[in-house]
Amino acid sequence: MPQSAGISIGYLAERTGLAVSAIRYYEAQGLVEPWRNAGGQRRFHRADIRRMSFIMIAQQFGFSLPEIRGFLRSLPGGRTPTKEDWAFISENFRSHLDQRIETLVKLRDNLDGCIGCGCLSLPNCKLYNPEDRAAQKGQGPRYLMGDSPETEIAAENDP
Amino acid sequence: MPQSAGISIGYLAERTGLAVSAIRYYEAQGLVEPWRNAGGQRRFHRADIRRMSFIMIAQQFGFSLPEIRGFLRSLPGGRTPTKEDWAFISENFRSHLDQRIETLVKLRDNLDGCIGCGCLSLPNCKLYNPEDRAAQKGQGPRYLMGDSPETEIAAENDP
DNA sequence: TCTTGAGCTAAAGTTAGGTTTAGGAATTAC
DNA sequence: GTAATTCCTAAACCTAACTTTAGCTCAAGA
Repeated sequence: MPQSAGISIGYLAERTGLAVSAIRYYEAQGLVEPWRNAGGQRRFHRADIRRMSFIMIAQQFGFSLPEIRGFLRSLPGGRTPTKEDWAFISENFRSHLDQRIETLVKLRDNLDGCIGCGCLSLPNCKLYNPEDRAAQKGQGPRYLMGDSPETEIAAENDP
Repeated sequence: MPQSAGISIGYLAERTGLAVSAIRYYEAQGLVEPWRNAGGQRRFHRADIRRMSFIMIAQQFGFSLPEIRGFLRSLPGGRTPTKEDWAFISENFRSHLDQRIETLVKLRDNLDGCIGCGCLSLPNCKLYNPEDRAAQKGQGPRYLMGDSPETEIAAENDP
């Protein structure tokens, strides 16, 4: 168990439960920046244990590695992050998180009003063309539940 | 625009906004089962427009194709799904969905008590070893925020 | 009819997020 | 001092969810 002069990748892996290969991958993705010792081996700050943990937690919330890299950019490069640094990053993280949950809840509520009730009255369906898909490669609106507004539901019942 | 005898893959693609290749892929994954016309081309039921839409919506909620296939299994094979069929499948879908949202909200609340407050008092952190990771390949508990319960935070402040 | 767009298959390529393998070099343990 | 770990890089491989490509056939319209 190394003390000063940084910790090894194996120890970091052991402490976080991550695979060594995953940590190297995170380095390649710019999520952590170890230095090298005389023999060329990676050395990490103890604070990177927390950093790795943050990555794992953010992933559970469904954030991509580039997004997480964005969050981590607000951490100081030169020194060990303080309480305040983490509080700041957490606030940022939390607001993205709230947004994500809100989107899911909104979608769920729309589902209730649409196929949730079994009515299948698509002209009023709120689920067609939701925000997410709206931003896609200029293909015009997508009528998600299968009907453009002017099409009547009856058409769907031919064999 | 074909009328009886089923619709073509191109028309289905146009109506749903999906790529033709995606629909073929869904067929390969068992999410839809078109028949073939005399010339060997795929023919879909009009009801498959709705089926495709359901797939797209479920994907927005983060369900995988195998999971979605599971939902769709409860739809009748031989006939056009009715109002009741969709209501049934939606209920099933909705309960999975609620569960997913609940998990996210729980995680968020834990985040508030952990890094959210900036206190970094990890011995009390509820985010270490959350349910999701607990089920992983028998590696023992993972202390997500970087500290096993008996380790004091001070250790992390060496350069 | 004939041409052109739509469809077909099989295989390869793509992105994300990694893991595995091969062949060495550095560290650690005894 | 030597043997066992650990670590190194580069490249290949993996899954999910598709897209692209190549070469060919089918179908629809002027």
